[in-house]
Amino acid sequence: MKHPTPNAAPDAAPAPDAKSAARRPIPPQFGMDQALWAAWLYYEDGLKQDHIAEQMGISRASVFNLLQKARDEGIVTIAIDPTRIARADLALRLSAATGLSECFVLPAGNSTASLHEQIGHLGARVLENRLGETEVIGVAWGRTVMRLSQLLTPMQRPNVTVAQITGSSAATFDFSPVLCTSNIAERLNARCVNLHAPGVVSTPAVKDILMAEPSIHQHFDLLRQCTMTVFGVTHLIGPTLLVQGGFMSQAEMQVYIDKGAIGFASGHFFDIAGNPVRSEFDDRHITMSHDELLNVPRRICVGGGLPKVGAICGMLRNRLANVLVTDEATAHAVLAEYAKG
Amino acid sequence: MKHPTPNAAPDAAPAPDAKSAARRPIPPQFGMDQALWAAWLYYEDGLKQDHIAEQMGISRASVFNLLQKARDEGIVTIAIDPTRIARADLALRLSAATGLSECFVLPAGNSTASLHEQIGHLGARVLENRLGETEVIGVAWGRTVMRLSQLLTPMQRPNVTVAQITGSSAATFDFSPVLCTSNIAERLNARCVNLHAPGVVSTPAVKDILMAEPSIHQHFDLLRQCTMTVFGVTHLIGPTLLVQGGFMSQAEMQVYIDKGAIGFASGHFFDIAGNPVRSEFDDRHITMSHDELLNVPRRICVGGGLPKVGAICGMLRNRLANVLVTDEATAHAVLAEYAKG
DNA sequence: AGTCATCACTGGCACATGTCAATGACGTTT
DNA sequence: AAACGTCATTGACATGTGCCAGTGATGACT
Repeated sequence: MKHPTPNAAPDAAPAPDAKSAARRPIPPQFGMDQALWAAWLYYEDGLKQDHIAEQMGISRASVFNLLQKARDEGIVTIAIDPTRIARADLALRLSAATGLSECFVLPAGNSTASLHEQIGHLGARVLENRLGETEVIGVAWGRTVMRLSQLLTPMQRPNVTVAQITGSSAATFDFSPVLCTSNIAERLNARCVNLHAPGVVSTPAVKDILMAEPSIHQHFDLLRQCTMTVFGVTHLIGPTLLVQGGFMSQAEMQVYIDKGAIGFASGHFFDIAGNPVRSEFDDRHITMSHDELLNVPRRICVGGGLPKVGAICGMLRNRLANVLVTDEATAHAVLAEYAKG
Repeated sequence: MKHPTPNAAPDAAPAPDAKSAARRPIPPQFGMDQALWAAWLYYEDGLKQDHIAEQMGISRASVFNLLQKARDEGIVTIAIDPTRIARADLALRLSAATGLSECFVLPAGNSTASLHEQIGHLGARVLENRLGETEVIGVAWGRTVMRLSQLLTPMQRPNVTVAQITGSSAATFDFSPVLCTSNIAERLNARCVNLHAPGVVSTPAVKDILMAEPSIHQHFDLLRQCTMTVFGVTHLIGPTLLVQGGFMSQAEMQVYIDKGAIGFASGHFFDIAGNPVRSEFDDRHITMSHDELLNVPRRICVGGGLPKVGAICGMLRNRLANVLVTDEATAHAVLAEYAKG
């Protein structure tokens, strides 16, 4: 009889309601969200939920719900300064050895969550922290990137553009380029620009035709303005997702492997020494070019797991990333690999 | 026998310590601050303090202490998105009426804290949120600015410069220009540039000489690069702090009042219509010029209280501020004043 | 060497918070 | 118009947190 929004019209407003004692002595009509008010009183004024409930004329449980809503919606942000994590000496040593400009290493907690989950989590924090008012973010795809997108704190970034780096795969991943991109844009309340083209086409000629298409061409113009890219990294050993997911055939993959490729990231293959590995597949793959990628100032790679160590080393030597988010075990292994040669 | 830092050398390391059950199964040696680790597990992984204590091999109370340290030191930041507060319709209407680019209105809680305290608090949040990696912040002085400086969250901003807008007053305020400036710089871990000159000198000639002095000249060159200014606002009615604090004499003040001045902010007087009010005092006052101030992109004024309403209106019309942080009652009053004429 | 001050850590209690099933209002369907 | 589903809200209970005084270790001073 008091709560259902401040439109107190229905119940005779001036009615000297029985136990009205402390009932909304200040019917706030705050013009602002109740959750915001509660959050302010709780987090900034340090009041207890009891007091807030009393002041707002609602139950304490409702205050709790409002606070939770405030956290969920990003009205209140609880953030750990990721630069502190980078400072951890492991990260520092890794940066020094590889030439990364920044490196974030996940503490080796006993967390039960999957590695993708955990690295995506840390990656989300890093992305948020590195995010300016105005950005153009190029997004590739992958399981970790997908988790990252889901773990971003909702925020208002109307001047940020999130663009898809690579064509939409025909395959049905649950972490497709389209999903990764739109998820991130949604969380940031940013402009979402999908690439309305297949990821791989049948002949180079088709690629040429598509690339000449104004709408596609325009998209790649946008990509050249990227201020950051976000992507995962894949190794090629065993039954990889690239083949399993239907992104490419085993035969196509084998060509790269035969040429010495060890990994794949943001649309390009490379060997363990960091040299690009190319094949005719590249001429049919619709994605941002290698040179263009290297022109992006901040290139964030999220990924870890021991099988990926070789791929990560190759990618780092290839310079595709200058920011790496990974886990402790992988960081150690990469460091060892670099020490080796 | 376990806690005093991880240099576990003293107690025979391999000793099969009696109740060693869960004793630091992972003596982390994290290379990183324990507080950081605890904060990560608590705020990001959502573990309970009990679990964390177990994992880290310390008592729960210590975990609590670590978390508090993490909050105190700014490792963990809990922030309310101030843009939401700006969105509150009162703030919106005020922005629309006055031409402010942003406006933040303090919720009218029943807080017992002083108005300076509360507005300083909100101002601190606004400043933090608007702070880029690289800034030059010009700081004036006042009680509210002082509170703001004390309520800033500690953070690392090595590329920020905090510069004093106005000469150091001979008077002994507990909120002098020097203190306001150095406090803010300290909190931000930014470069602090004080103005080593008196605020008011005896004759215009002395001012001219000082202004020609290389070190002073250089300071004003720096001030011209300000990306934001932070200041309070004073009314001139009754025994004002300007006179009481010994900043200027009652006679000097009276000249301004006789000319119609109603307020004073960031070193300049103005009337209720927003016209600058000048006197010979200005020629002896060592401070950033009015024109230079108006060239600063973001000009944040913190202040409220009904006696200041006239002064705030004048200041807004004078354009000295384009961002205002105030309380609800004052906001209403200012809005009413604008509606009037 | 002995004494004292300081500091970090902890046990345990009082209190604050998180959770959940029950409640009642409202809108929708038959 | 009655029956139903949905949703926000709540009271009461189970946990988790905040705090303080007590303890032992360390280092400084006499």
